[in-house]
Amino acid sequence: MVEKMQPPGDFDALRAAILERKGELPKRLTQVAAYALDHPDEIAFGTAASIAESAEVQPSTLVRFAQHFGFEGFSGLQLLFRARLRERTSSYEDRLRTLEQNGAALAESTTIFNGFAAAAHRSVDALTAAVDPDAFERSVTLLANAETIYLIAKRRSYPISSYMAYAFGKLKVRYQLVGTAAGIDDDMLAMATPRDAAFAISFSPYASESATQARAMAARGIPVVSLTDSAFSPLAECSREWFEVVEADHAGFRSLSASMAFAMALTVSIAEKRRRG
Amino acid sequence: MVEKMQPPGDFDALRAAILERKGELPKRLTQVAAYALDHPDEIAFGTAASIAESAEVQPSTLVRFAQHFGFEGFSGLQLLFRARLRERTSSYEDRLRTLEQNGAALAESTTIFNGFAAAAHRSVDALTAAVDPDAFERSVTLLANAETIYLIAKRRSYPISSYMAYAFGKLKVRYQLVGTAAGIDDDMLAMATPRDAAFAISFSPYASESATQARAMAARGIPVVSLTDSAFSPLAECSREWFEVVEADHAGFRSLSASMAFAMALTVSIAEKRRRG
DNA sequence: CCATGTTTGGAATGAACATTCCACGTTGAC
DNA sequence: GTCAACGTGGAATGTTCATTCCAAACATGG
Repeated sequence: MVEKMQPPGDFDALRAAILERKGELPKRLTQVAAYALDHPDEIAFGTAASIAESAEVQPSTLVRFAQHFGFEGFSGLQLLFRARLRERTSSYEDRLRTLEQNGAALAESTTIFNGFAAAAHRSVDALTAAVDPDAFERSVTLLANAETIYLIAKRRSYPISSYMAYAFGKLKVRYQLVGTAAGIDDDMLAMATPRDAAFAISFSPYASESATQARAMAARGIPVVSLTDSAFSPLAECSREWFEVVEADHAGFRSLSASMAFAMALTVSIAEKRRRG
Repeated sequence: MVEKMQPPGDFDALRAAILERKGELPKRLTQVAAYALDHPDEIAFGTAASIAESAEVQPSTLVRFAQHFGFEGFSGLQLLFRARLRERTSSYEDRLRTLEQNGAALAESTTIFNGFAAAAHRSVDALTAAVDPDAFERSVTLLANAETIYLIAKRRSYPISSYMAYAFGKLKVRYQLVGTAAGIDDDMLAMATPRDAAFAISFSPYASESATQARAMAARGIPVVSLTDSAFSPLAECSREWFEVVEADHAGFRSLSASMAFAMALTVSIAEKRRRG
């Protein structure tokens, strides 16, 4: 039986159609539907026979599946899976390589620029892989419940905390930025109570001050959440929750791209949690 | 004639082999080589006949080409082109979607986190597209020739300039960070001479102070390079060079991921240019 | 428990495919 | 100018492929 409905025009439409109708599909077709969405690359490259084998159905089932969604045959459906791969923007390295071989001799500044852009990309990739959603959620809850959030950061980490401070200000979340002027830091921290919380940031080489301050807070029963770049960071041991974000570097210099994204996500999540009560 | 050499193991090896031998290849094979490197996706998906047509050669030439590089036939070579697409990390949206449909109900904080990570990715993508390498190079030269670099930034831009300040300090580049304490800014700027230069950062809504200061510098013959998020920024008109970096946002909040990458590339490029004289 | 419609597995079919083969052209050496 | 070696185009070939078809298994409603 050939369906009269016309086939989805692109992969997203197909995906939507599959999800919408997956309840009313017979057993084997459901099996194909699941396989198709889980292994889109296999569908794109494989032959009906090879796909059928790994999906544990008959080739004819694949054809039937395609026809159920309005295609003339399996090949028509396969085109959508291929188009998806085609349109997917090429990887970073590929693009840079294209630039290089076209431009022949690039200025050094361009090389450096591309390097940092690529490093930023990799950092953000690593970020999503490294951050555990549950730990993140716990941290948000912890900080959202604090009366005042103390932001502890020095040197390389300071731009991050200063941006969080800016955002907290806009979001009407009470905070104290520690690390600005010399001397008064400890006085400010002395006012913190266990109803408050601290967010400490420190990357290697660790500013020992930050670690000392974080430890002092923890000792007084003030929960500490921290962002660092190593499990061996002195911050890790005194923190209720801690996150390891490794920024990819270019020529030894790190941009804070991933850390910034993390910081903003944390900041906004905290504000959102408070708003909802 | 069947070559005895063994075929490249991955796409990069093949690419290298093609580039290495492209000089000694006969006419039609050179044609195929060029087509293959320019349209790798076509090779991955097409059939020998379709590829032959768009490369304007005979299908048999494709087979010969593959054999020249040690493959048994065209199909063997095609496998490498397909593997390349397969291994290419999937796009960000794809991965997030996978996360979503697996995790079913995600905590709101996770959604926010993913949103910022995706936004950071997009921002960095846009960055490479938006920055003109020549303008970047000119800016580097301009700032590298300055005696002192004045960093002008307020509010949301301040974290960027403060990180540049940190890096400049490490790199032994003389700078003045403007925008820290209230009041003394204008006094500091008054000391600048045309042998210096300024780097101004301002995003909408623009801190009018920064624009005023940048204009004042420009009026006194001090070259200004600026980073902003719109061509209509007041900074653009008074700057010798200016860059437009649009940060993708998540729920109205922007992380500074792309700007940070840009800032670090600029900073390191300046230091590098100075080091080389 | 039967009748009817639907789903499924597997063989049959014909089209599309990569590959091979051979005759013709082109190039370069002697 | 002739010959040999190499490169090239296009038809021939045998294989692989998607598709179709049909009978058997399975559900579904009376």
